[in-house]
Amino acid sequence: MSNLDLVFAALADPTRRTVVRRLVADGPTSATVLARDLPVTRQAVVKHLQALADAGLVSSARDGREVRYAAQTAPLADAVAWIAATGVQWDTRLDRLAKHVSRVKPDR
Amino acid sequence: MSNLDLVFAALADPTRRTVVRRLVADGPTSATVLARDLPVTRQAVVKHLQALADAGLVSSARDGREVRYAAQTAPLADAVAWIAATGVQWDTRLDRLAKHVSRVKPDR
DNA sequence: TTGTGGTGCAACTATGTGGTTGCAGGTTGA
DNA sequence: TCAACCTGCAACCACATAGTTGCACCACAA
Repeated sequence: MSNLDLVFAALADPTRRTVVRRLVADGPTSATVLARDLPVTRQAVVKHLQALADAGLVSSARDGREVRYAAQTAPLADAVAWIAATGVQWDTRLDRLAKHVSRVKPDR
Repeated sequence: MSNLDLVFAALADPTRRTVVRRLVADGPTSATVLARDLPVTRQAVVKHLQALADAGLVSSARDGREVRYAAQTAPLADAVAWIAATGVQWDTRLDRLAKHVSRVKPDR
């Protein structure tokens, strides 16, 4: 699976988006603490964090008996880049269409 | 499932991203034609188009015995909006952190 | 009218995913 | 030392998804 696949797939889950937002807002946080405010078990949160880590959206660092997860925003830029490139092509097509129309039916 | 869930999930599949790109580049196209250049059957393409339609990323219109699918880019803006908002919070946090640091350890 | 090509529907399979529970093992502080 | 707490691993379940095949149906053109 390519990285873009993993990034979009990671963002497709509302729990994972919530986790990303919390990590961005609060800074490095452990899975146990994250799970306190979520309607799922710690184990489920760990799995979500693993999916986010696979996508490069979070990194983890051990601190004593805790593991703190931190948001990494770089992959978000890749996602935006794909969308932007698609949008650019879209605009280009509209532009070609506009040119075509103006050629077929020129201003008088 | 919220719309953002569906949009990100739709973009998580490389075949679906390819389809979106082709629809943007070539304009309205039928599932049969799309399937010609893809390594899967027409039925699989139809299912992908259905997923894209559920996310609002494509619309369909019947033309005689064909059904042409067209790209809709509005939901892409929603996706970018979520990412941008997350990024903004990220910057805000860095900003707060910078202020905090400068308060604790002011310039001399 | 009849063949051809496109669409739609249904059934089926295999695999992935989100979630759980249970338990073992390492860290910390009293 | 020992209890409390956090992490890690494994097994298991329910459901969704990506894909297939097979067949019926509709539109068009010779």
